[in-house]
Amino acid sequence: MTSFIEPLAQESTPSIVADKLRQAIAHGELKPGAQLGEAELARKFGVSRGPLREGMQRLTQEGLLVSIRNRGLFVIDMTPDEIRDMYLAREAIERAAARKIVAGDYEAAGDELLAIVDKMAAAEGDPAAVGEIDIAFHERLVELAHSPRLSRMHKTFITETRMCIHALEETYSASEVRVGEHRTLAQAIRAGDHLHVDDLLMAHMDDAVTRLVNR
Amino acid sequence: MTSFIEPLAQESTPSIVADKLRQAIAHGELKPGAQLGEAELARKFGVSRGPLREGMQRLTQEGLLVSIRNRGLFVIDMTPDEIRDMYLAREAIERAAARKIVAGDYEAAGDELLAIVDKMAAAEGDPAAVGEIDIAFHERLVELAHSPRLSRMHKTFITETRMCIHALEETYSASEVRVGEHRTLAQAIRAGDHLHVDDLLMAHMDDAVTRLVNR
DNA sequence: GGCGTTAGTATTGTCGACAATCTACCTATT
DNA sequence: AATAGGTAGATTGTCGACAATACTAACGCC
Repeated sequence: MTSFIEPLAQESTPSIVADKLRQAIAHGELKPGAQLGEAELARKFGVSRGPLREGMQRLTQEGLLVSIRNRGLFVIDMTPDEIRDMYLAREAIERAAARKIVAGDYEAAGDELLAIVDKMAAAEGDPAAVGEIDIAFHERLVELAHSPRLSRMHKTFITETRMCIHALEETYSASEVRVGEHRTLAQAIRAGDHLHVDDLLMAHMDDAVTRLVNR
Repeated sequence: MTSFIEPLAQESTPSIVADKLRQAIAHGELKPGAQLGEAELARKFGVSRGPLREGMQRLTQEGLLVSIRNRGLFVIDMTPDEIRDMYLAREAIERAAARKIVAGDYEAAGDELLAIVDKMAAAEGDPAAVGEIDIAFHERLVELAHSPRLSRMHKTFITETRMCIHALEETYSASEVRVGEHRTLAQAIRAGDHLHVDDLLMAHMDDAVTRLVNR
């Protein structure tokens, strides 16, 4: 059991705003290219424009929003080049995460990831569910590396990934292939086979990019 | 010659504030653990607290500042664990950058980097200068990959790197070794030898970490 | 003497209002 | 008819003031 007595970290309002906005962008409530009207958003969140703007600045720093002076903030739209760059960055982070996992307790980590793959296999037939579990797999992969920096950066790219999926209404072709790819990857981690993990990850990312870009 | 007529991108005030703060942190004007008093900083920058706070939120998102509710924002202090994590992230980014460079025009990139190494060799004897050129080398390495995301993330870690150097007053032992390491790396890039580049980069980062942590 | 309580002070968090700027539309002129 | 100029509306950028919260220190109580 975990202790109930722990530092009670109250999140700041800008941080909450940033999270909510990130979710809205991820799930397509704020579409690529859309402008974020301050007055309207402030009303919807029930805060004044000050804290709202502070939250939006965070997403600007993350690269999820772009600022045009005296015009406002807009959701980035993911051109093919942007998608390629995003996956380049994701690959960099996940490779580093995998490398650190393999240098540590890779067996426990592998087991956890295999459990997620099982859930993915069970959800086969429901493309949306498979997609969610796919993302959960990669999120967990990075978390298991216990690196604050890798995790923080990865969160941004996961948002962008979700954005792409929603924007393109990606038809998850051949979900059995996807389940297989993830299982192989998890098994390689379970076995601590660093080089294999690395190759699989890179191939996996390449697949994803081509799937999204040549849709 | 480059055209003079180009979209004149006026930076927003929060963005300028963020840059200035980043520099202040990098160069030790704001020391690790120090609190950023809003009223005082706003006065010094000549802006009101609103834009200042927005700029500070950006650095919070970057992880350079930590927020404690109702207490303020503080500069992170780099524990040995933090340093290790930072170099893990830097390594992830620079490896990805190098990989992309080698997949492109690695000869031009290698030449550019070798030129920087020459400058470093010329500055030998002046540890501070060598340190600056060292950082410039890595900055350019990432820029040459032409990846907006890698560059953006790397900027944060360069700031943290500078922070460490200033905090620890690092005595750059054996600068001829450092020049050599960078030259070998640049030559490997010039030759397009991906595997060698990868190995050299990882070794280089490991060296840096142990140098900083076991000071 | 140690602990809990209570002002006092300083700092942050939040808000509403004003100023600056841009877009869109309309008008007048060539 | 097309372009320059001007005006109105809306939105962002900025500021100053107020409210809420946490630290400091002095005081009283057990």
